[in-house]
Amino acid sequence: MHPRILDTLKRNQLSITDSRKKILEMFLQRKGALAHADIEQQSGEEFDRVTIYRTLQTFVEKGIIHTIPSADNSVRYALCKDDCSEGHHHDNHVHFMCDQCGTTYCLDHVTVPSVALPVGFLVSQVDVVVSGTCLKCQ
Amino acid sequence: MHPRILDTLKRNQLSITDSRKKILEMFLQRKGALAHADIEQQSGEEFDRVTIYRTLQTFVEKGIIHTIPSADNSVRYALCKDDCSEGHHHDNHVHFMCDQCGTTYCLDHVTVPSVALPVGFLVSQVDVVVSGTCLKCQ
DNA sequence: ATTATTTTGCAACAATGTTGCATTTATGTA
DNA sequence: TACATAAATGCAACATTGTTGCAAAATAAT
Ligand SMILES: [Mn+2]
Ligand SMILES: [Mn+2]
Ligand SMILES: [Zn+2]
Ligand SMILES: [Zn+2]
Repeated sequence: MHPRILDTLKRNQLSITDSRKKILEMFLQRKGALAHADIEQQSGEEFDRVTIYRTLQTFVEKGIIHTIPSADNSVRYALCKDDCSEGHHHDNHVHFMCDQCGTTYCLDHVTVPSVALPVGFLVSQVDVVVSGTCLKCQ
Repeated sequence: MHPRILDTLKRNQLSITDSRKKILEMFLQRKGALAHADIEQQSGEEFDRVTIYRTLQTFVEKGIIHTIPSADNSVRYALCKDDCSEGHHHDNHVHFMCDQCGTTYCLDHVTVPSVALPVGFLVSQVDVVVSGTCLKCQ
């Protein structure tokens, strides 16, 4: 078991359960983003679908994972950096989705550029999603 | 009926049907973005759900509308500028989603900044979605 | 007007997401 | 460790969203 699992759950005052340990481990191992369907497949019949939905929701609320917007009606989730906290995400990095293999990357070191909006718009968050071909697929 | 409707459909070699005329009119009138659900509601029982799905898909393929990614599992659609063509979108403007009223704006005059990715990533499209509070909601 | 082509509506289905509630599991305390 | 309390899970039932095949209807071409 990945060493950070218990730590992360405790730090967020979440009870230690099989599903939370297993799902969190998936994120820690893969490093890339996961959709609900990925988790359901990988965990086989181990957990109920509903449990996966609730676990993902809890993790998002606690700032353990964040969502990545997409144009294909399938939200993906990825690990947050350690400094995200409950109700306070600040994963202001760029995301990349590969058109070929479908992999979604968190480009932690590419910060989102600042965009100047017309007066009257109050910005609270900027999401940048880049699509194209990833390293492995060329 | 909006003057551009017949023009747009003909230019894209689409047969003139009631659903296409009506749905295109919605986009021309509202100017903002529409989700599938919005169209279904606004058109009442006039068209079958399936027809709306297929019409939106056709319009996207022809470059009449474009999709706007979101993190809430509900893709929105908005009119393309006239210079989009079949399989060749270039709506490289920023989108804004209001947290309060839910309205999605195409900020046609705010172009997406260029992002420098690590070597190995081949960029084909950049989507910038800003969220916050819009003009009307402050 | 007639024919050929395209689009539509319907039905049936698949996938995705939500809620209430009884049961199980985890946690805190004695 | 055993017990009481609190929390999470699984299940069922349901709602919403999206897909596909095909016959009927509408549109376009001749
Ligand atoms: Mn990320
Ligand atoms: Mn737009
Ligand atoms: Zn790839
Ligand atoms: Zn607003």
